[in-house]
Amino acid sequence: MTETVPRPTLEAVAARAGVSRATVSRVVNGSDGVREPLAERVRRAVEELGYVPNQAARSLVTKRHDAIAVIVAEPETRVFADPFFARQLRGISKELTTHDNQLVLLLTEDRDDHVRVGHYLAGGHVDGALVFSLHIDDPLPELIQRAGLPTVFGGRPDWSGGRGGVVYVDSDNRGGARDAVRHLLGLGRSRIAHITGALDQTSAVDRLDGFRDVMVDADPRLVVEGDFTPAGGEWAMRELLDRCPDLDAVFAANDLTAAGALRVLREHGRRVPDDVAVVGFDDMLPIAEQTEPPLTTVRQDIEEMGRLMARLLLRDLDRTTAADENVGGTPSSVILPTTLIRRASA
Amino acid sequence: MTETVPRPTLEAVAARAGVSRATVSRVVNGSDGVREPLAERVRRAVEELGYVPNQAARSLVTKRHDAIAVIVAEPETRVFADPFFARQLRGISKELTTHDNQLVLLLTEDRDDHVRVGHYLAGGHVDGALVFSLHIDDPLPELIQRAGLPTVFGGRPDWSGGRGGVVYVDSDNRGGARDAVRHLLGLGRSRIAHITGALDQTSAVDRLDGFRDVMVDADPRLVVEGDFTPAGGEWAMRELLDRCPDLDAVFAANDLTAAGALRVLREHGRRVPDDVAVVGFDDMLPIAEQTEPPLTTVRQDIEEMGRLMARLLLRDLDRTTAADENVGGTPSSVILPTTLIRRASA
DNA sequence: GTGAAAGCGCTAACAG
DNA sequence: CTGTTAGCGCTTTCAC
Repeated sequence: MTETVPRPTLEAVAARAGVSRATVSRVVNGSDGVREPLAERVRRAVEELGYVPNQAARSLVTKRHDAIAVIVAEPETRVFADPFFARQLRGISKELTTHDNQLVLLLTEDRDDHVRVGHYLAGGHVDGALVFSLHIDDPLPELIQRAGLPTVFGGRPDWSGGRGGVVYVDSDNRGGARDAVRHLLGLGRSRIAHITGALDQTSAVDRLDGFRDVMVDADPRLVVEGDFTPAGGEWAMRELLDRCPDLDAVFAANDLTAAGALRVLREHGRRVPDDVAVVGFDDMLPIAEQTEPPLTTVRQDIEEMGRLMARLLLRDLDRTTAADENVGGTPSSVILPTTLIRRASA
Repeated sequence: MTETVPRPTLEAVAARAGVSRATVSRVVNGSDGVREPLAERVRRAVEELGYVPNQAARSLVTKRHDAIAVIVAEPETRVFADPFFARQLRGISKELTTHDNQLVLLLTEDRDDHVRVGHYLAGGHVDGALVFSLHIDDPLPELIQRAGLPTVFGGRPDWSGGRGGVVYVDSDNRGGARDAVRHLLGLGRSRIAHITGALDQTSAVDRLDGFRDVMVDADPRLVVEGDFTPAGGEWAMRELLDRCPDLDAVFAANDLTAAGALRVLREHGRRVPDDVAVVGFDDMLPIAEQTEPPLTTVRQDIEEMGRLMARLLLRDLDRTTAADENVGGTPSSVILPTTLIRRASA
C-alpha cells in the first residue's frame, strides 16, 4: 500500500519548462532576475508536477534548516499538569509558522536526556533553540552554549554566570507580585502572608522579592515556602494559620497553591474574602475561575511569551545569517507586563 | 559571537583514522563487517573530533528522515485549556526518543493552516504523522491520505469513509461510560442524567452511546447536550434541574463539565453525593481533585495513548522500509481500557 | 573486509 | 538574464 511515487525533482520541472535547473531554483526561491514569460512557464510546470523542494538537499548546501528546537526540561512533570506549556507552544508555533520555520520538540526528563539533547543540538539539525523550565544548576545551558547555538530562554535563567549574552523572555513576576500585595493593602489588609513557589525557580524567587518590596518589614512568620502545588498550598496554609491566626490576607505564588490554601481556609471556617482575602498568580484557567470563590489573580500573557521568544530568536538568526552588519545590536531580554484580574477572592 | 566552527565531516574522521569514508560510515551506522581493530580506531577518531553525522546529507541518500510530524488540529483552542495535550506529547516523545526519531510539531488553527500542513507533509520532510483532535468533516485526513504518509490517529476518526486502512488509538469511551453509569446504578440511583460533550467529536458520541447502552430506555429529557466546557456544564445542569427536578445522578461527559454541574447543584442547594451523585470523565488533574467534593471519574491513560500511537507508527514505518515481507500484517487500531476512580462525588 | 566512485536534489558562483 | 558547473556530506554498489 501507500506506494511511494518518486517525487518530481528540480530537474523534472526544468525539463518540462524547457529551462535549466538554476532558473527553476531562482523562481522557486523567489529570487528576482527571471523574466516574466519564463517565470510563468516555470510556475506552471511546478504546479502541474506538484513539485515541492527537497528540504534535505537544500539544507545540505545552504546550511540552513529553517527549524528550531523547543526544549522543555521538566524533571518534575509539573509543567504537564498545567496548561502553560500548551499556551507557550502555541505562541511559538504561530510565530514560527509565519516565518516558515519548523518546530522540533525536545522533552527531557533526566540526565540521560540532557546528553541526548546536547548531542542533537551539536548535530546541527536546527538553527536555534528555545529553552524552558530551567531549574537551578541545570546542565542544559552549558550544553547549549557549547553547541554554540543561538538560544532564547523562557523565564529568567538562574545562572548569572554565562558570557553576559543570555537572552530571555519573562513575565514581570516581581512587579506582578507587588501589584498583588498592594491590592491587598488597598483592601485595608495588614497581616498579609505569602506562600512562595518552589524556590529553585526564579519565578518563585522574583515573586517573593516583589512581596518583600512592598511588605518591607513583614513579620517573617508570614512567609512560608510552598512548591507551586495544591498540596503544598494546603500544607503551607495550615502552617500559616497555626503561626499567625490573625492573618487577614494571603498572596499565593500561583493559582494552584491558592486553590489549596482556599480549601484549608474553608475547612477552618474562615470566610474568603471577608476574613481572609486571597490572591493568586498566573490566571491559570480553568482553575482560577473554578475555585470557590473565584480567584483574584495576576495574569501573565503566556502565549505572548512564546511568540516573543520565537521572534527574538528568528531576529537573531537573521542577523547572524545576513551578516548585514551588526545593525540592530544584539537582541536583549524582554519582560512582559502582568495584569491584576479581580474576581471574588480579594 | 557564536562563531560557527565548521563541524567535522566523515572525510575528516576517515583521514584521522587512516581509513576510507565508506569504512567510517559503516562503523557509524553499526553495520557489521568491519574488523575490530579498525572499528576501534574509527570510534576513537569520532570521539576525538566530536563527529556527529549530518542528517541532511544522510536523508538525501536514504530518503529517511527519522522524524515524524505530530499534528494537532484544534480550531477551538479547547485542547489548550487542558493538560491532555501535554500528556500525549510526553508519551509520544518518550517513544520516539527511544527510537531516535525527532518530533516535529504542527499546530493548526484554521483552513489556511491545513493547506500549509498538507504542503509540508507532501514535501516529504517526515516519515509519518500522528494526528489529533479531528472534528467531523475535517479536511486534514484527506490531505494526509493524498500525501501518502503513514499515519496514526489519536481518537477514533469520524469519517468511516477512507480506504479501510485507518489506524487509530483511542480510549474505551463507550466502555468507560458504561462503567460510570453502572456505578451510579450500583449506588441505587435510578434517575440518571447525562450531559454530553461536543457531539461533533467521536469521544462525545461514544460516551453517549455507552450511557444509552446501560440506560436503554432512559427518559429522553435526561440527556442534554453540553460542549466539554464548565460553562456548558452549568447551562446543561440548569436545564436538567428544570426538566427533571427528581434526578438523583449525573454522568458528565468530562470533568470540566462535571465541575460546572457541581457548581450549579450547590447553588441550587442539592447536596453531592447525597441528593445527586456525579461522575465525570478523564480524571483531569488537578480539576478532578479540586472540585467540591472531589470528583469520581473515569480515568483514561493519556500518556499511554501517545506512546502507543508512536509505537504503532514506527512499527508501520519499519515494515514499509524493511519491505521484509508483509510479516505481521497491517497494524490495526487499539482501544485502551479506562478505570473508574472513586472519590467523594459518587 | 575494505576502498573507490557514483550520485541523492539542490544552490551558488561564474560565464556567457 | 539564463545556463553551466561544482560541490554540500553521506550511503551504497561494485571491484579489489
